[in-house]
Amino acid sequence: MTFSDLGLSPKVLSAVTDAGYTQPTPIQAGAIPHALLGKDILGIAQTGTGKTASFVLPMLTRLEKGRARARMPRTLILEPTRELAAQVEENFIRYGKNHKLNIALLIGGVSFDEQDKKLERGADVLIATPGRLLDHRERGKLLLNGVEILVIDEADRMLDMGFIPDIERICEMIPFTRQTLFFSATMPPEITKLTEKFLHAPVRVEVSKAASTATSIIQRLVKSGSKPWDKRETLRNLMKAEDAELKNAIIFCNRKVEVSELFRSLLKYDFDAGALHGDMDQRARMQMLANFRDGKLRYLVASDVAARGLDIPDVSHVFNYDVPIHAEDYVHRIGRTGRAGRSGKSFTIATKSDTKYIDAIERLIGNKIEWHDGDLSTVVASEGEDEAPRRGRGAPRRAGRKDEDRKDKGERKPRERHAKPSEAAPPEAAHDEQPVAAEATVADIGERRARKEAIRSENTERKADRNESRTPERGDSRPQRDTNRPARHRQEDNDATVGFGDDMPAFMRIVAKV
DNA sequence: AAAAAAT
Repeated sequence: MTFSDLGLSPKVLSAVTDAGYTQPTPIQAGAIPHALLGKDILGIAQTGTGKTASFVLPMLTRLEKGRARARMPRTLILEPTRELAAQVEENFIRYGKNHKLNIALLIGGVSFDEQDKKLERGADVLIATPGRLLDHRERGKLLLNGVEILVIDEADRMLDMGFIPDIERICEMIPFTRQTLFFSATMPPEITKLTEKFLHAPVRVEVSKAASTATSIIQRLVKSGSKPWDKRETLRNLMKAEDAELKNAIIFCNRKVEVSELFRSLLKYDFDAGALHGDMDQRARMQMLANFRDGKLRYLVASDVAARGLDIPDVSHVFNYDVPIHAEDYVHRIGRTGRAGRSGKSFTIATKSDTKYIDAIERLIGNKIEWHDGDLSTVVASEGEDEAPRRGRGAPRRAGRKDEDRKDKGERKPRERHAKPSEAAPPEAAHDEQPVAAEATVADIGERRARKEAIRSENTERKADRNESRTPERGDSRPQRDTNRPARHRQEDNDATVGFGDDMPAFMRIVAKV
């Protein structure tokens, strides 16, 4: 079976060939012919099975007839996360290079202006996360009654994220004469109900992930003390021990704060790391992901935003800094490695309080996970003797290392609870404690800082932008200058606070949060 | 004990 057997148009086929593909994956072979005939599809497939192309390619072929009208997109693809949406857009660009298609990506965290323009121009392909899509609609910028093809991707994940009511609302806005392509990795009852309501005589295409995948991942549990500094030390030792084999790695944490803390800590220890979680500025998220994909970053510290769906080929290692609370997340996380038949390694750092979660994971995967270096009964209680302190300046104090870590834990966290996220944990504070590092790393950190600065200023610009373009549309008759002034004031407050001058305390400055 | 998503 080759792609040319599936009934795709010559334009699509040539783009597929140029991308270097000749053989469709099972989900592609199963779904594409039916999708081309206009049938509804129920695709049960995980990521890494070629699912995205299984709807992108037939959609491109079908879009060759007809043209989009202003504010009336012809197709709509719903994705649970911003990164996934962006990834689907890349697919449309890659395989649609022989088409003249208007593609619009509607996701949160970025300005409305550009999205509005694309809608106005008429979008053939609209890719969106539910929140921003509904936002556009409520502002009257978007009519959904011209949608011919609707794709709901990663439905089970949308369920986990509480998007189902939004999805139902959106489905009801689209004429029932549409074609619906529906994808989910699992079929819990709520999802089945949804398919019964919104799919018409769907063709069911089910693909199990290649059995080799599970067995090609070497899984280990690693015992650790439970204090954050214990876990960080365990992780660092593990990373060093794996260094020779390790090409790149994703390090998963359960919480966003932990992602930030661990990221900063790894930078201090000269690891070439980036961070990714949902509270980060959207630009920074995209940038981190791109850098990791391009091999400019070797380690990516991430929340579960990166656990599913993201197409990051060739990850050699997955580290679970925390044992995931939900067993399925473990499967998704370690599934980031050992893809496409390659081998991968996963290490899960476990503390005494994690045993019940480990039990649940082992029950789910139907296997015991081996301990890397002895199980938890061999963990020594860890109050005093840590490694040598690594302070950049000042006399090394007794238990300096621990002190520094306490700071992470005891000082920053409470502040974050009370302060706005953007004010929490200014990078300056972390950088103050930088040990004297190798040149490359210092330069790297400088670059990062510069980028944060850029992100920050872009944000303020974008805010001002939005005020300018949106206010008149709301029918607000006040002169534009008035609406801009408060924004400008705020900006001045941030940059050069009256009364503090150059001595403004770091915590009062607004910085891009990582 | 979490994360994600509209502001």
